[in-house]
Amino acid sequence: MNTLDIDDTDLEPRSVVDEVVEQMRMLISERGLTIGDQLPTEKELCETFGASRNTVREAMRILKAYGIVKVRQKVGATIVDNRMSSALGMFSFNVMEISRETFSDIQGFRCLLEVSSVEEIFDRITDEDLADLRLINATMLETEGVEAAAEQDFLFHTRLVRILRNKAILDVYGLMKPVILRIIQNGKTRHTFENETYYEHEAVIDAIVARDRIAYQYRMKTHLETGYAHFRETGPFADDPT
Amino acid sequence: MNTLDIDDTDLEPRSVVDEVVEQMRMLISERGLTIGDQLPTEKELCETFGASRNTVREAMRILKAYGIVKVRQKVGATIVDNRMSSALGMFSFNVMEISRETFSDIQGFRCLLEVSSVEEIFDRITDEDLADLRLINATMLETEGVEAAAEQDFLFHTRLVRILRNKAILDVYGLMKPVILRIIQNGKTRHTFENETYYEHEAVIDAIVARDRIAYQYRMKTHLETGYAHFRETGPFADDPT
DNA sequence: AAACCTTAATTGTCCTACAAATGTGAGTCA
DNA sequence: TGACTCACATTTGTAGGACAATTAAGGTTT
Repeated sequence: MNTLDIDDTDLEPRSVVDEVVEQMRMLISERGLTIGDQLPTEKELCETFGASRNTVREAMRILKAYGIVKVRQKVGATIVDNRMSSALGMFSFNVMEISRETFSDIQGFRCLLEVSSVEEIFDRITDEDLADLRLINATMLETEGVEAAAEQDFLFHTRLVRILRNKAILDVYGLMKPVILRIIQNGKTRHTFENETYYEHEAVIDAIVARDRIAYQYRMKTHLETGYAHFRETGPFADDPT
Repeated sequence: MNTLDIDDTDLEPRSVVDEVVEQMRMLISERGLTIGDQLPTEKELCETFGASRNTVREAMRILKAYGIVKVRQKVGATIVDNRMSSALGMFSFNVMEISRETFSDIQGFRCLLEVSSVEEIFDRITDEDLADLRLINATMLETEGVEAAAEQDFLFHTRLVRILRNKAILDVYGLMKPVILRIIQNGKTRHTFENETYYEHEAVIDAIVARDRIAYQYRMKTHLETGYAHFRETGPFADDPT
């Protein structure tokens, strides 16, 4: 099989709606519009782009879904920045779990960020970082419920990535939060967090303290793969009577 | 006015489109639809929800923007999971200026993606990948102008990252394209591309062919830092002491 | 069986019309 | 003057119809 399952989705002919979205993006950029500014009315956009109102409206729906604009009747479209909440919102589609593909992709990404970056982490880590990690891990035990524990678990890994002192990486990690949270929660119970996750985190911290690169990479990789094992057992569509 | 005070907060009356989105969500949940399954046709959805086709289409646009469904003519709407791509895609609307820190952060990120991932790249690379890389690099010489060469340069690195077969990482790399292009282009001339970049790329490919991990990491790291050096010499923040 | 053609179903875009919301300004009154 | 009322105009929200573009499916021919 020569089929690459990655780029088979890239060859779609762009629809008029997509074109309009692109033109709106350029319009925002060219006019230097920023948060609080108004976009032209639908009618004006129709004339500017030579598209029908339906098309313009569908394009505007995309911007709204992205959290780029807020539209009110009579007032029109105002530029906002609710992208973060929109990003979180799209994962509130609880009905559908994360696909296996997405899951393994994200885990691979995390592996790169948290395991392969061992040199940078060891270079930059401070006592304060270590203290924070211990504290966050201890706090996880005191939380109540699976969700709170997962939140704290995510915070642990975020704090670890923060050691890289790289805002771009940290932002991307934050973007992936909804997905990672689901991955973390998948197939776990309070018991899992208290008897497995906690000690795996401690083992990782210990490896850092001992400046043991091999141990760190092994333990972190194992830790991440443990989550994957849970995922495979319960599957992405296990119906959970909550 | 009888309705006053209280909620200046976010208590917006939900539009019919929002209702339809919610109903679609429930429909997916109730029928247990999962990735690969088909949604009803627009016509059926209109009848089911008692809404007009425009309304259903706008709702569908939201799902598409969320990366929940993929729609093709004649075929209809298929459930997918491109939410990560969508979440990242919404940040292509960034109008914010690029700071010096961002540049170095991005370079650090690229270093992690392209240098530290050496094991995964060596594991997965195929002859087709190598042929593509050679072709892209050769094509760079035949382009005209600095911008076209930079585009091809970026394509080379994208193709390299694609070897990881990780959609999340590829999406992130695509997200950084505007910034990376600026980094690549900065302070370079046609001469630079033809006499430095080209040979650096070839050296990287040769290292892969020889399965020489050390050489690969050294050459790639040097290559990335060379670009950054150009940036620091002539870039907008050249004399900025940190 | 394979290649080609026809058909029908579905989405993509455009159009018009009206409803709903709301800022604007003229007009009124204290 | 100042504040209040209210009709009006503008803009977005929804509905419904028409046709184009695409393509899966079935039928026909070689």
